[in-house]
Amino acid sequence: MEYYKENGIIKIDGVKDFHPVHTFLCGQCFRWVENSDGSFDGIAYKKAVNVSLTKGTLIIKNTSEEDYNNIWRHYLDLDRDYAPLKEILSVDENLKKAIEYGYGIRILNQEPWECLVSFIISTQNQIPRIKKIVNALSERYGEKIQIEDRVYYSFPDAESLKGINEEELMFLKAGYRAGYIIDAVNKITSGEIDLEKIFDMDYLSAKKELMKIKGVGEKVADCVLLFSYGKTEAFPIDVWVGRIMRNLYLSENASIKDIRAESERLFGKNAGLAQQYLFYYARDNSIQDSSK
DNA sequence: TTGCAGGGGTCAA
DNA sequence: TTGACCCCTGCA
Repeated sequence: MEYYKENGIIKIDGVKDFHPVHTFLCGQCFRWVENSDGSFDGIAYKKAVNVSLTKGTLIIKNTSEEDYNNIWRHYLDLDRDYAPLKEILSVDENLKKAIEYGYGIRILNQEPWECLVSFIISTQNQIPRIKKIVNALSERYGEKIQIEDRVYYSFPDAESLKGINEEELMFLKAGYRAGYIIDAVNKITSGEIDLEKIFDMDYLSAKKELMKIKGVGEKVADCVLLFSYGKTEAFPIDVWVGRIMRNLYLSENASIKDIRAESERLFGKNAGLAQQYLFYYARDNSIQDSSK
């Protein structure tokens, strides 16, 4: 997609398959806030930008051409054509409906470290509280960044958290997850796990590597692989996706393993994108357990 | 007001 | 395979 610059603002005309509400509120990220004018402020890669969509034109404020090319273009996944993917994923009426509902979802390419910690925090937790904890961590250890008079904080890298202990994280009120965060800090800063190397690993090896960190099980690992590493075959199975998969394709007592097998069969390499459409659809429409 | 259930799972036995 | 788990929120 071609961009141009107008009054210091990056613009891209004719943007398809992107809607800020779908992309930023579909649960893949925790660092975007909606303003009263419908635009979104977001923080990533130690920068803060303002993103909005007007009449098919994507508008990115508070950035430079350089940052657009080096960061946001990739972060927002703008070089991927979603039309053929949607076509492939329209395997039945259910998927068609879910895709139609969340038509503007794009899978972001987030920083692995932030994504990892955020999803460690997400376990047995709800989104408003996850955001609160991520923000508190950023406020304490990150760097101040601004969009006009709106103040935000970058997510602290692993190095700047080196050596912290559970007591120091008490203020987060993250509960048992504090220990998991510390384990992640230790394994990354010691070099035991190299987050950059995971880019070059195949899906299963990458998953195994991430799961060496305490608090990282299959679901969290899949989220990080999908939302940071571009491993599109990752299919995070949480309660919502479990519910809707059982409702639509399996029986109510299907195991996680059954669901995984079915998702691979139905969606293959694009399972991750299917997961986002299904998750967003299921959550917004409060899909219940079929047993209830 | 107090009490309880449950939350985008994971760990350990 | 199963229960416990920190802490917060929503709801009787």
